[in-house]
Amino acid sequence: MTADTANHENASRDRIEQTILSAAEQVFSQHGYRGASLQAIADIAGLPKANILYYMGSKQLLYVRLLNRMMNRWNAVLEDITPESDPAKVLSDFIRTKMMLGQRYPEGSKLFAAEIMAGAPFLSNYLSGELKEWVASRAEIIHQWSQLGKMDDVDPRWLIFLIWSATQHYTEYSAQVTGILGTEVLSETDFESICRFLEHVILKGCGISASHLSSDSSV
Amino acid sequence: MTADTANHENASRDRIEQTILSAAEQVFSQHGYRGASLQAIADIAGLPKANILYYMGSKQLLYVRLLNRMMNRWNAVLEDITPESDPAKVLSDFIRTKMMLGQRYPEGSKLFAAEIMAGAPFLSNYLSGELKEWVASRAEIIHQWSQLGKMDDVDPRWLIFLIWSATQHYTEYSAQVTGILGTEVLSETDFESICRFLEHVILKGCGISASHLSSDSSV
DNA sequence: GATTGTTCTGACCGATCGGTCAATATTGTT
DNA sequence: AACAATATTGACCGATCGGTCAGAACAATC
Repeated sequence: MTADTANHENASRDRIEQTILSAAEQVFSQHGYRGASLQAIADIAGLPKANILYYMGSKQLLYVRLLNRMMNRWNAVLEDITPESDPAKVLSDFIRTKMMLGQRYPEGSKLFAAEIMAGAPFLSNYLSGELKEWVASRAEIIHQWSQLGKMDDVDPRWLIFLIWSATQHYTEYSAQVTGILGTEVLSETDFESICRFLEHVILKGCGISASHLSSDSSV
Repeated sequence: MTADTANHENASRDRIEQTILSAAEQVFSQHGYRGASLQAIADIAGLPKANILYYMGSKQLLYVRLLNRMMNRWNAVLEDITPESDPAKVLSDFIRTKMMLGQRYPEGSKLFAAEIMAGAPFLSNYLSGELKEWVASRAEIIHQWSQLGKMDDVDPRWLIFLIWSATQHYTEYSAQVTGILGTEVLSETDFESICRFLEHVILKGCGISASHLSSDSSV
């Protein structure tokens, strides 16, 4: 095998791997790591079970690969935040981005949630390492906002957790939400209504003036 | 077996059943229905596996029994709410009660969450029946509060979901929260700080005056 | 067309799954 | 003491689990 062989375009392999990853995301997100079976993944992917292992190596490797893929999707969030930023704009972007991520990758979000609920056996280092630093740096800037009088003096960590939880709810509890609303899926109208509600309550609740943003009465 | 034999006090049986239920709650909450094994439950309970089945009948019966037990614990919440109630008091009681329920029954809460994430196979009737009515009746009263000028005209359903999600977060994502905070468990101080933060943001965000409640600046 | 390397998969492995059952031990009643 | 009812559990069942492997099928190079 030459060096060229290693990184040459192999569209077929990529396509199959994506099929497997997609199928695995469905099964893992519904039943967690222990509850998922390679046979179920193979059935959804339309491949023999042995083929899953040929491409992914093992159940565990497949699982951590899914976790990493999901974590990369969250990297861009709240990247360019500074003490000079407008809290209203930053937080409402944060809320909308988080809502959209949940809508775009519902299985990935649930997969992550299941991992945390199981005690984060594969992610404990990430949580107390990278993610802890991520929160600490953002919390520091939010704290500066309050000292500059841009918002109330709330604990930034609780604020971050609030936005996380409030937005994640609509993907992880989608079965409960749709059951209560009496619809199959969340409509575009409901989605927009929820975004406006969360922006209204959280911004106003933190004493942030809505700046230039449209502040309808229909929240 | 006489009628008396059926309902006579059997403390031994009750004690064993509670041991099993408690062990099962741990395992199901961590790994979901599919991922939980009767052997793991038996090991934690300190009983042979066959004994679990003798008392509980089957894995499924044991599971639905746990679900029902958890649902009963939530029955008292927001019972005595009327259009004349004080929104500040009712909502802040709601927040605190919900936070305390999560602290008191962390395994039960996670069990419930896992069931919803799996698509609520055993609870779909409950969600679109009892719970839907529960939300509808409370939403109606909250709506009347807004019409009486007691609060902003927000969608009561989103408000209920917000309080649910924000409070549940600290039990279901406890591994993430403690990982980020760098502590083993949530301290009493943090717990109180979170309650005050949520009361502050949600009440203020909904345009509810804090009435008689203490409104510290240290939120 | 022969050779080589990669892809694919049916058959199989030991371990574990939920559940059954017969045999035994324990308890309650008279 | 004798009997009946209940409690307990090791042994076992077929099914499924994650994973291995030999060999068939396929593609690329010479």
